[in-house]
Amino acid sequence: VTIDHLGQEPLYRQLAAILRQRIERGDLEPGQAMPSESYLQQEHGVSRGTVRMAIGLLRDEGLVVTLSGRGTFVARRK
Amino acid sequence: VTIDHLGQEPLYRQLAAILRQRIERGDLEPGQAMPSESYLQQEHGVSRGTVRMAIGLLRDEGLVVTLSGRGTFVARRK
DNA sequence: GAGAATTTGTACGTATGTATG
DNA sequence: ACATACATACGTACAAATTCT
Repeated sequence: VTIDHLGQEPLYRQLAAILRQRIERGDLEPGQAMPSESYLQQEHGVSRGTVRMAIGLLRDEGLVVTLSGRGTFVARRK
Repeated sequence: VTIDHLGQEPLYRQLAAILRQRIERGDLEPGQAMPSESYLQQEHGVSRGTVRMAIGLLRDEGLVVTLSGRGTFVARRK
């Protein structure tokens, strides 16, 4: 599950899809902290802005909750 | 040697250049503690993040070593 | 040893500028 | 015009490590 910088799908959507899968598959459990923005940035070789856009999508879907200065966490409800 | 907020050179690179000079000129001697991040922040009128980016460059160059909770020190060997 | 102060580490929020398609 | 993507730079907040009182 790697990001394709040359594909037609926007990077932030690709990254959102990857993270969505990790959550739905249970790799990331409810209440657990997501990898930080800077970690995801380095892990996937994208900018922090792109990471934030991806997380923004998940937040809009109610999959994650972000606390300023603390981190982003997998939502408990579904 | 002042930082130019309007120039084309990024602030953190300008600051890194200033600190690099101080080291190479001997104003800051090997083993000696660098000014703290908050000191540099106030001295040059930039944010702490910018200071940390500048120091990060010097660390990558092996010019300084940073110890958590202690400070950043001018590297002894080169 | 306890507690405060200092310093670095981590994390997110926001804004702006630039470049590309 | 707009969306995507990156880089830079500010800020806030708190944690962790160390030092000082």
